[in-house]
Amino acid sequence: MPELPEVESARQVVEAGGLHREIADVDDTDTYECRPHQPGDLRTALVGRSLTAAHRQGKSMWCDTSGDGPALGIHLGMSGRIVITSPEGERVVGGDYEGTPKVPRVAKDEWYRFTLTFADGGTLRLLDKRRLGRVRLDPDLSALGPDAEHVGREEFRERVGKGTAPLKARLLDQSVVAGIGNLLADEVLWRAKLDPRRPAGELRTSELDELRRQLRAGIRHAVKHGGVHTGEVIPHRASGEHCPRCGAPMVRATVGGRTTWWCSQEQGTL
DNA sequence: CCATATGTTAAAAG
DNA sequence: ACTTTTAACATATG
Repeated sequence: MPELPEVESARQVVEAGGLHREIADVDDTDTYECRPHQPGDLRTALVGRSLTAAHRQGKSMWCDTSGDGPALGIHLGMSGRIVITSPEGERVVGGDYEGTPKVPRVAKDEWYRFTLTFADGGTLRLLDKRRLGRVRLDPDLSALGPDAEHVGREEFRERVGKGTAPLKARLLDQSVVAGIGNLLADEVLWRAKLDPRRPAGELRTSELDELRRQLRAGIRHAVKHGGVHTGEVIPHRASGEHCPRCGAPMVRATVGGRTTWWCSQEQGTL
């Protein structure tokens, strides 16, 4: 689930409750989640330090550490959430799946893939049911494009409006613009009334500007209301559903390698 | 058993 | 050489 809005939520949770607490122990024994590190690598690097700041670019987040230590990179993958507990055991969850009824309220212990135990007795854990998330030291973010929430108009035009790949594939490419996932892409394309299948390079400048406008609006809405699931068209990504604006049938196909839904009338310009 | 899933990326194809 | 597409990754669920 985690796309830019959820990762921002997770980042805020870490910023509010995970900083300046001494790290007393680290469980980095999940060798897939912590790839390519070996068990003990993260523990050795982090014990005795504390997190001092939480950053995000696109769907990647990382924390600075005290004493000039390495950055702690966290990627939530397809199902990651951050769970922080206070010394008294109170839980705060970041990047939660608002509106997804399938996620059980109580997680199984084995879904916790990485744990920082603080000297005060609390913890910061990565809860990742599908195990495609990642924790690593000094993550390489050089391949990421500018953050989707802050990319400028000129840069957006140049990066998104080129190539023969479908517009949606272009939006999902994290090296073009970072932070857009499958649901947010559908939401934003619907808001901008653009056909996801159109070759990105064929868009007019006015269409790219409107797309960026709706991208920012869609992100703001999702951050404010609790995740990409709160988007207007998201509940209508299902067979038999209709466009909440015009009532025309929603249609489905694979675009950019991902299941894609769009309004057959307003976005059917191909 | 089959299909699907909010992400990334290496490999293959063009 | 560069861009685009596909498959694989690990796991859960309907």
